[in-house]
Amino acid sequence: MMPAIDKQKTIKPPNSTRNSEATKNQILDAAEAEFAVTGLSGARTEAIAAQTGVTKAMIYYYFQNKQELYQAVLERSLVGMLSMAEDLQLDCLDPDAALVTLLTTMLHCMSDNPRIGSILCLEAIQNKGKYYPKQLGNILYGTMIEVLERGIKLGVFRQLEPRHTAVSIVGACSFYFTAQENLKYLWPGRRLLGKELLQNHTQESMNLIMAGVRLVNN
Amino acid sequence: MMPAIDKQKTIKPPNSTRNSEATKNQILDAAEAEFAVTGLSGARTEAIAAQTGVTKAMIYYYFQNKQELYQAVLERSLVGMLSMAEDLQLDCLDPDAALVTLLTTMLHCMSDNPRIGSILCLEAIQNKGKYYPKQLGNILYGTMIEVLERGIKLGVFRQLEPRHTAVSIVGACSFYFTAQENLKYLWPGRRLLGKELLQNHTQESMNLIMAGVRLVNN
DNA sequence: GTCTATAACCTGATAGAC
DNA sequence: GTCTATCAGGTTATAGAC
Repeated sequence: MMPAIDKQKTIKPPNSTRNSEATKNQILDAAEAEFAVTGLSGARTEAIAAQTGVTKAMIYYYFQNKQELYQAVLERSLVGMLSMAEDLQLDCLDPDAALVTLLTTMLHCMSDNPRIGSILCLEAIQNKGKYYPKQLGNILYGTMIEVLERGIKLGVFRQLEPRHTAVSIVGACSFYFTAQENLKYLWPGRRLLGKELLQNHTQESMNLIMAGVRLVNN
Repeated sequence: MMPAIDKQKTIKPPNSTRNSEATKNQILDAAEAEFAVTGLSGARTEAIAAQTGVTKAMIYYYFQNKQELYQAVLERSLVGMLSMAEDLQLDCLDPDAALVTLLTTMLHCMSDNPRIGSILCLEAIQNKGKYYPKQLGNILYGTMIEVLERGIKLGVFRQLEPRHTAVSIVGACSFYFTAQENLKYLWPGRRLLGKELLQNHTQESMNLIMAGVRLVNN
């Protein structure tokens, strides 16, 4: 005979309607979409619940409160970007190739998840970066500044100020995504996040930046 | 004899404590600061009132509702930028000088009112540009694209795609202001909106962009 | 023109049934 | 794990006294 302990209901058919992981991810997806438009303070848990298909109470079942949900969204969005940036091994490359690689990766990440730009932008404006995973800035700007400094020293890049230039570079790459909704009229009838325009943006911003930093243009 | 129409109370001592124009401007100032951080939906009229020193009810005396106040703020912030952009007479200049002039003006406007960047960014992300003064995009991107096209035709600029490049240029110039709060750690102990760093940002982003578009660098 | 008070509504978060 | 019901607190906007 089975004792009362057997009442544990942890073992569940994975295709059950009661699926912890799936629901949690659905909530995170909807939350990401909401936070990417409104930011933390402007987001409505009701709206997130509506998009998810579950009820508002479920959000509080999986996450302690709105802030914690927000932080989970931030971490999930940026974890991919971070790990990619860390695996680049840029030291093995000459500065020019290293910068091309870094830019390609960054632009690829943002093309892959166009909400990243808005999320980071809103986080900076509204919360002064309070909920940022701290490593992000160090990794992104840190590596870029290093590459730029190396290029200047080797005479491949012109005499630029690395920090200001790094900031301008990130801006040049990310603004297309952040300001999407305002830029539509420049490409009437076309999808700004479609494959073709994304490739064009990648190519054109890379061209602008590389031509902008090189001492001698090929 | 004077009829009832005479009851018009438009004539007021300008130094009265009840000063219509002054109060209205105070409200607009406080509203600008609030909207630049929270956007339209996130802004609290209570917070605006607190910053202004008058009561919440005054806001509704001068403005019909929050949307109208928001629109008034947008227009006031951008009207200066617009009129400057219109008076530039760029057609008289060669493309290189014209782009330098346009960038200088744009960077000067944003240095002058660093909130413009955030306001426009939030408006784009949150409201999809619904409350934009429509002329703005046309003037800013329109003139820049024209200048770029002229430069390509004359062989001064390289074979770039004008629209994508214009977007990247605006991003390179504005990101410093938008992401301010996240960039502090790059310049520890210094004021990002101080005269010196603003001049550096202007110079460095101009250098990057001009080197990035020119066919032959001097 | 400026204030206080309040109406009408919305939102984050919880309790408790199933 | 998921839902319904609900509360406490906060928010827009207005009414009315001064």
